[in-house]
Amino acid sequence: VALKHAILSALSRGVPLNGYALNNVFSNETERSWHASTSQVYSELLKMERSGLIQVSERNELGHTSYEITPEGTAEIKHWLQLTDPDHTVRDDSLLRLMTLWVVDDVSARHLAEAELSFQRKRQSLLKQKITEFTETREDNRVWRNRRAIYELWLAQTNSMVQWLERLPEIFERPDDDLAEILNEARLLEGASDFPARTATAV
Amino acid sequence: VALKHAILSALSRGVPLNGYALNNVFSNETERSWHASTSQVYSELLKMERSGLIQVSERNELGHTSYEITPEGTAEIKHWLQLTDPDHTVRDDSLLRLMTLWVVDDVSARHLAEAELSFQRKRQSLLKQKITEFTETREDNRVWRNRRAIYELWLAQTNSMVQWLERLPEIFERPDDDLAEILNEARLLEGASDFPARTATAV
DNA sequence: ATTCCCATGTAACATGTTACATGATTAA
DNA sequence: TTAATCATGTAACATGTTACATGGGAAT
Repeated sequence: VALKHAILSALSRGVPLNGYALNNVFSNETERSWHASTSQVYSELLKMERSGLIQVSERNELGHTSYEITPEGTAEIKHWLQLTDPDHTVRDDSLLRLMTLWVVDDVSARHLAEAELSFQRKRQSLLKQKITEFTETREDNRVWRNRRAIYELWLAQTNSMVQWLERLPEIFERPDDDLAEILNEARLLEGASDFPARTATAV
Repeated sequence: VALKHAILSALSRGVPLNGYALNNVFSNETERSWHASTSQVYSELLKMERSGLIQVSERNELGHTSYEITPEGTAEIKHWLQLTDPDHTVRDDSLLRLMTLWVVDDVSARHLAEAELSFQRKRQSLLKQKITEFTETREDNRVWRNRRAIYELWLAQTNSMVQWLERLPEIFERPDDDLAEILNEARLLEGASDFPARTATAV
């Protein structure tokens, strides 16, 4: 619904970015919020400049152009956040595949699940690394805290995806036995936390 | 990349469906794999019929039309699963919003996070209900097992989203203290499972 | 009578992808 | 000198949204 808002979000941190840098943001595997293709970013930037949401902050002889957000852009992003409803619709190709695994035989299904598992494990380690790097800088402003929190969310979600994929063959192939039991246990565990509890040292 | 495959996936269960029923699948909040708008479904169905992936299984005087998958459709979905790579790109409006919360003041950010939290809690209870219903039928074939597993995944992901959102104000507002400590604790917890361990009764 | 759910579409528009084209700079 | 990375675009095409239009059947 809005590459526009993804770009404004990236530029609102205050650092001017060019199309190439923005493309890196939108094609990064660990960045799980917005994807866009290269050409779309450049044309969207031109459109946004014309409508006054962003402006050129620097342009060299080669046409390399950095953009920064304008007051209109800042107003637009606040308007979007505060006065429009989130769009919770999803198009998730890998999830659709996992839902459809039963149409192929067990061997194939297992291969496909393993391929997905290795992808998710790769993401898991990229995220861990990113969080470590992030923690080391310790800038501690609102932008930094927000991003650190988002990485924690992504990692938690990836962790549970990995766990699920590891258990998938078992769920799929188990003859006919204690399915109800398993589900009851799952319900009992739902109170367990992925995140650390508040420490006692807090004011 | 493919409403086509989402439709084939739904029809491959063997039960003929009409456009309206498919629209329910693609607009359901608990269904977290594919969204499509009403009109898109109808035009895609016409296109798919012309290309031979599906065929009309029943049509009444009012034009109400059910479709079923053809052998070509079954071949196509297997080809898609086994011979094309998953597309892991994402466009997630609510995640983008959560990444951008810092641009508004604390009070606003808290309101927005609470709105998202109540949405996720609603989904959480819908999913729990769905899983209970599903468990009660106990059909126990491949389709049923696959779907039950997917609902478990969705629930686990929703649970971790809820936990994260509950902790968000704390993460956001904590003065400047033990952030590194918190992250270390989080790393220690990563072995904890969202899913029940294999029971000892297994063969 | 009226409202809600069932059910299907068209047309104009907005958004996103793919293939192609270009060229500078940096490191091996 | 060759490959990788930085950097920007255009044009044709595919996909998806919004507003609009229509009408049957069931329940209040």
